Amino acid sequence: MEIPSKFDAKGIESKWYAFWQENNFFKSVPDEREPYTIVIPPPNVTGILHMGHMLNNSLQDIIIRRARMRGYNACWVPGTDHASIATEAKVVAKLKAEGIEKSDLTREEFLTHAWDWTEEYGGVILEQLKKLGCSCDWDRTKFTLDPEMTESVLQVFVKLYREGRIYRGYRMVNWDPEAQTTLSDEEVIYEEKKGNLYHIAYPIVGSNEQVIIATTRPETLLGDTAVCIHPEDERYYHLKGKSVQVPLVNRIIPIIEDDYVAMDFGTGCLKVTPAHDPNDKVLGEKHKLEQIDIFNPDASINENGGSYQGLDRFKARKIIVQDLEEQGLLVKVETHLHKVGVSERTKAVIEPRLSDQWFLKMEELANPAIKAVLETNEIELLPEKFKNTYRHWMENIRDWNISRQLWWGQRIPAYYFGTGKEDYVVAITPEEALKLAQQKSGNFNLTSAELSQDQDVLDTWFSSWLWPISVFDGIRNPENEEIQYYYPTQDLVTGPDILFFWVARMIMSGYAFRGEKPFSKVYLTGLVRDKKGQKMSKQLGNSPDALQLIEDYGADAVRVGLMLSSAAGNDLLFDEILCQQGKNFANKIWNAYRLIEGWEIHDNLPASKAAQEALNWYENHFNKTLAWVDENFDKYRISDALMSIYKLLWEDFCSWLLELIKPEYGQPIDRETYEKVLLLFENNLRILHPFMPFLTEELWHFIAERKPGEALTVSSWPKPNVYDSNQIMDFEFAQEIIGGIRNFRKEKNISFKEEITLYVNTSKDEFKFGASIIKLGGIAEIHFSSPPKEAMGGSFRLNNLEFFIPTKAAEDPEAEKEKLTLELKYTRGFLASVEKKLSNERFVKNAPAQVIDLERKKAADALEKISLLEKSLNAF
RNA sequence: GGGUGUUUAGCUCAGUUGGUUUAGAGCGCUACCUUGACAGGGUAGAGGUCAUAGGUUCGAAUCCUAUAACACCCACCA
Repeated sequence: MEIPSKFDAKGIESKWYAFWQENNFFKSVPDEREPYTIVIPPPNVTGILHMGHMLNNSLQDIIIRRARMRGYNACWVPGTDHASIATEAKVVAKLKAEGIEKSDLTREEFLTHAWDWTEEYGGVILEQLKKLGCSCDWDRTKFTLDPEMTESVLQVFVKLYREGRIYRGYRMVNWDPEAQTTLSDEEVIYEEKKGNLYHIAYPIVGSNEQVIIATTRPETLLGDTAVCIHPEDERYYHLKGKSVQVPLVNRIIPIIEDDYVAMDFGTGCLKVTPAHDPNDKVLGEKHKLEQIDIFNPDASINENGGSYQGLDRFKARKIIVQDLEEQGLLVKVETHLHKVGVSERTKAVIEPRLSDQWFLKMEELANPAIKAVLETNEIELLPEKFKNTYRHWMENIRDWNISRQLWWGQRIPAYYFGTGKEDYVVAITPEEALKLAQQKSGNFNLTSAELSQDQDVLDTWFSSWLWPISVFDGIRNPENEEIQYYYPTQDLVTGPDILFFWVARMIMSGYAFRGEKPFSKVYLTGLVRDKKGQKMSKQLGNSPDALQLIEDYGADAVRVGLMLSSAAGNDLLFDEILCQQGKNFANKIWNAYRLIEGWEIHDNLPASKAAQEALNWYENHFNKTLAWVDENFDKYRISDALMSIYKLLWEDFCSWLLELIKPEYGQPIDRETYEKVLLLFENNLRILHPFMPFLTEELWHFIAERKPGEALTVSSWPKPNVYDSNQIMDFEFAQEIIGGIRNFRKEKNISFKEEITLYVNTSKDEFKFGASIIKLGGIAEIHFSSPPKEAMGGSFRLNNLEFFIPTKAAEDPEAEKEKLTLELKYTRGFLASVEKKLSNERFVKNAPAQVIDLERKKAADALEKISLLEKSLNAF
């Protein structure tokens, strides 16, 4: 069969993926083996694969494939997240494009649309993960809105409610006027924006005086219920106990005192709007102020805004500023740089707003999670630097607003039966709720029709925080075999952007509902940025199409490209050139196989000396590298592991081993060498497989006849044998000698085809890997002696050995002399620095013997080299 | 405003508890090499006063202090 000279990933990827699936290699059921479990960070159900997914799923696949090969019962659980707000926003936008407003639909109608959408696009991303090569157990695919997942969520809600951890409260929340829902604090991002600081005059009642107040949101004056000054602010002593009139609305409000006010900001005088500012709310409660809500849910002004009713908040701001100006109450406007909270999803400016919401008390839940990460190290964060961020967040944790004014999600299982504040019950089913409601109300004639369920749904993260448990049904059936076997899981691979949203909360839920950690290691990947350092995003249009990359370079190449420079926690500056590097690497390995495959094998041919030396060395070197690779894997230094495999294959295997065992053109190879090299090649494929599963599987089936159902993917990860370091060091020296010869050829313009003679001042026994040096140095003969006195030629020195190569033409003596002089100068300088150290009494007194011995050896070596150089120089 | 981290070759990064030659890798670059596995290749080479200034030490890229730039996280300064 003719093998093409270029490796083509197309065709083989789908072939092997199908093969793996047909043979259920990724399937996992509990058995007697030790489990190795990873749960996928569930991507949004309607999402499509982007660079971030590619990065963290490649990592997970590499880890799980290696675990599988090492004999663990590897289980990678896939799934998707319903992503409440993101998906709902997408569905709303889609409907809008079709001319349908969400407000025209009933909840049920809207949900039908949403489910249709989910059916259509849901799971697309999972198909894309298959293209990347992800070895998930697809039979386990979960969706956070699956009935059993939802039931788990409701059970948890009810449990926490009954424990008194979930409560309903009228609180200041982050309101997204566009999605018309609340957001958790973590869903609000603060952007630095240039705004205006408006200085507004508030007339003092019963006086001609005014107080000037600075605000960035003048429209909120409609809701002002006090003006606050610092009790020790001398400028305002005379105003204590007085009242002011709110401009435009003419409400009379008191001047209160509180040391919360910063005297040095603005005018040192603060307007208090308890309904629309979290701090003002605290002030308002402390001073028993009225709360006047001035906004509708879409952030237009409501009936409390008088003549401004119906205006959008920004329109209202403009008009109010105009009106103030007309009335002469606008003193000045300063530009002001400040942080404005916007919705992570809709980018709408967040409006603090008071409303009834559900909250989860976090402090007690956080305690075991703090301990596990910061004290006992039961859970490790990689890289460790995230511990600090984690600590800071956990120690300042606030109650979690878990209700969302959305429809897409788990509906809050609270049922109202009356108009009173406490006229509700919490239950998993409406039937149970009815019974409870009857008990609570004492009205046993209460019917289910009189019961109304809460309109809100739960925050998406309230379902995903259970993910490592709920995918194994560990909430509903805490004793089931699966959860007992697979939980706790091993690794979690995700981005640091959801450390608090998700990771911290999973840790809390793990301890709360299983009494145990959910995973042992958290590998936090960096953000994928473009080569200019900008974060890759759809908006910026700088994110390459992930699937197109796979199409262009092949999945293996893309995986390698991503892994090559992605240490844990470091941002990855992605450049397509990395994928090209991966593709070149695939091609290199492909061609290594072509070379081996093309040899004619002879049974009764002795192995060449060079081949024997090389195979012997490579075996040692392979084991050394494998030990290093394993060590890096254990430290989750995946890119380092890959780099050593990359060099092992490209340099050591291809450039050295194959070049050394390669027979002369057209000549056959002996069977022993052939079989050994094939075995070594196979071991290379094994350790490369987690990174490049498709290419290696293809080649693994080429290099030998395989039984049906055999695959590299389920073969074994090699175990490192002991290796002979001396052998490796000797070969490294041989490599240096070969490099010296090649360099010499280049300098003297001697063709690589032209054979040369080498003189070296050592004995044959001392000289290791001679056959290799002869072969790759293009040497006809080595003389273990000094060259004849009148020989013309040149020399180079390594480790105090002098290598002389005769040349036809005489060397330019001046050039040679200059070279030697330069080398001598350097060596003398080096010796001087070493001697300076050695003559320092305190060094000799304080440094460990080992270090001193080393310096002495350096000095001795340098001295020897100097005498060698001087001898050579004197010869001129 | 508070905190954390980064700053090493043109680019992206290693550098493990301070001590093997006056610092390494990959990519890129330069020169030469192509009917021989691979030009998606080979060989060799150039390239860094380890951000800056002090300090500790026999010895600092590595530890300490300050400064600067950048990144991220947290925070209610209207």
